[in-house]
Amino acid sequence: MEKQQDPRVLRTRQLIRESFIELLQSIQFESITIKDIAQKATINRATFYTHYEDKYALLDEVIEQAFKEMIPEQVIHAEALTEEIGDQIILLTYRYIVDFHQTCRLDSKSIATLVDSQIKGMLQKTIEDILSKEKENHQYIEILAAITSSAIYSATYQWFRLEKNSHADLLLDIVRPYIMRGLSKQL
Amino acid sequence: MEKQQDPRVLRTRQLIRESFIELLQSIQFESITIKDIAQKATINRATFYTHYEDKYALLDEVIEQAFKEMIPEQVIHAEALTEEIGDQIILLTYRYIVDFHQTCRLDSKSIATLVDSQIKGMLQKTIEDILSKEKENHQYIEILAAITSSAIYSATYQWFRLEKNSHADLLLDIVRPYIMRGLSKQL
DNA sequence: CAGAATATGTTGTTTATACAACTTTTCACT
DNA sequence: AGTGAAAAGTTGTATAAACAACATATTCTG
Repeated sequence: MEKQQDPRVLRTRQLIRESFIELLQSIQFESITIKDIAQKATINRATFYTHYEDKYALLDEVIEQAFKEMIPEQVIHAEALTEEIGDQIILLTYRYIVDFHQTCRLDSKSIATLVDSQIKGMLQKTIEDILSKEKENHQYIEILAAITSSAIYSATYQWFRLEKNSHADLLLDIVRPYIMRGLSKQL
Repeated sequence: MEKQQDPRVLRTRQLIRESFIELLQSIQFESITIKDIAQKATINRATFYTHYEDKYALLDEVIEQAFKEMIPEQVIHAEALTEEIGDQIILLTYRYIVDFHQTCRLDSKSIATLVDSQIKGMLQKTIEDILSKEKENHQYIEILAAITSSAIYSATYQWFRLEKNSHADLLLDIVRPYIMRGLSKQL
């Protein structure tokens, strides 16, 4: 699973990611150049290209890493999608969106769309993992996970856009029953 | 004067110095191993030896760099050792000693001795540079610089050991007339 | 005191990065 | 539209760093 790597590679990639994240705090994504990143990371510009195809690939990795680090242990090891686990996933999504928009200057909607779809993908993967432990029947799990994750994400994103300041309890009360009912065997 | 370097070298040396300084905050110098430094700097232990002969050489460089960065511009460009410049040098010495003992855990006296002699050397060099701009006669400058620098250092160090908390104004009032009279042509 | 463990240095080889010197792409501008 | 400047990529070569393997030295411990 874990591939051991040359420490130089790990360090260089880490430097690139850190520099990129720092740049994102003050410069819009579209305005960041590879030269900027390379300079800040004290690496040669050509070296950047041995690690990332372009800055979009770098953004992908940064988003993915940040999201993965925010997933609570309980969710990772969850054996079933209980109400509690559901709540945690919803809150995770909410915290991620808030964090992301707090620390990054996203300009064009195209970038926001990239980020969106990636988070949705990770959510889906997370939920799929849990459901496949819970359910014997593997047939519809992908579909259930897709529905559930997009439901959670879209609701949370709306919540973020409309009511930035309010507590998330109400969000939970809206989304939780929605997805729990959807996943229940009754339907 | 300034030699341009491979950025990898600069970065590695920087990493080593930073790691070493951080380690010094919590671990006594004698207890720090090359392995510790290499690990913290995320470099290979063998790489350490391509840059520094041992940890004493590293300590030397760190001390020298820190001291140089603390020298005020006015002192660097001083054309004569006036009372004002003298005061600045005394205060510089005091600040350096305080800083150094605040951030580093020095254990054995042998280390303190190393540090002492190096600071004295740098002080001497600084004063010699100023005096050689001021005086036509170059004959005794080295000796005057040696006397003056060691006077300043020893007085300041005593002051630091005995009256850590008190303001340095009194120190100035003691040392300034001492060295100014010593350097005056009257004697 | 012996010997086990740990730290210090050293060396030959492999590999990642630096760099210069390109070509191609993008984009501002009058 | 067309030109010049800046950015994006690419490639060959030189070198710093990684690493393993080794020898020696130091420190710890029963």
